[in-house]
Amino acid sequence: MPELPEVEVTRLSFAHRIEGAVIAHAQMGKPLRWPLGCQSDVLHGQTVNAVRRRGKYLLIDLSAGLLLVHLGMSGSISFAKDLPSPGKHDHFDLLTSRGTLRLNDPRRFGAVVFALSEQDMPAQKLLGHLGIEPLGNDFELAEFCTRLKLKKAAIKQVLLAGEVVVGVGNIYASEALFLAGIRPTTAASSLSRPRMARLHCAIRQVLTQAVAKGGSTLKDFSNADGQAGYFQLEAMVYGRAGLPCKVCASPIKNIRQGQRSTFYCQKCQKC
DNA sequence: CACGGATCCTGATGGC
DNA sequence: TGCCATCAGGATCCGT
Repeated sequence: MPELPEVEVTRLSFAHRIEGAVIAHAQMGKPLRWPLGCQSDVLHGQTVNAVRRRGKYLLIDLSAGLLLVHLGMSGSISFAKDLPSPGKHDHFDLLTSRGTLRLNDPRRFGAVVFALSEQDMPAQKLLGHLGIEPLGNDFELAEFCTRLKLKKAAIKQVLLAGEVVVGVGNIYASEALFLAGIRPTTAASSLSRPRMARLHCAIRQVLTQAVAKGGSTLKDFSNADGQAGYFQLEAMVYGRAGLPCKVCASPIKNIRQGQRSTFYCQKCQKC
């Protein structure tokens, strides 16, 4: 999936164009991860007020409720006036006065869910446990450290879980840990304060850069205009198993943590 | 109750 | 060419 940067780039690419649009209706394809949770006539006539992001969720504010959109592992969104009729992997179309918002998601781990408000179910169920926004003002070092101290699992898995900080996925977790010089297997709670501070900084840095570059780390990512991601921001460690570290030339290691691959440099990331 | 593992689904890739 | 195994950006649920 798109990690936070790709979701944010997607949001930026269509938010301003869809705001103010009036919804005609929604068309569903194959079932996604969760059901929409409302009848199509609930959406009819509603106005799109804004498009926000929380973690990897897009929140589409409507005049009476909101849509929570998640891209899962393989989802992407397009928004255009004239889209061709839905293809094999187009599973949600929102037809509006300004154009059609379409979710294409081959693996269908993504979802579109309606809720009456952010405090209501099912929004609360999806958003309630989420950690701090890494690019917002609330991402303070003290709070980050306090939360890490409570987690005894490996730091890589703590980052992925999203209960401390949201938006860091499998690629950027490896990248941030490399930048911070931290071994992915180290227990989160055992990190010293200075190392937590380096990680705090690294997370912000890696995500900010990725957003600025257009979410370029993803192979097949494209924003809502259909512009492809272009691998501008090259990974330091992700996907580079066996290749020389760009800093010290020692071969990059690839291990598995919780069924996900992790990449690190054993020399640059000693503990 | 915090953690590890299985799980949802489709497509791409590589070995034989 | 086909067949099979493995892997892929996520996050929930279930058992220990």
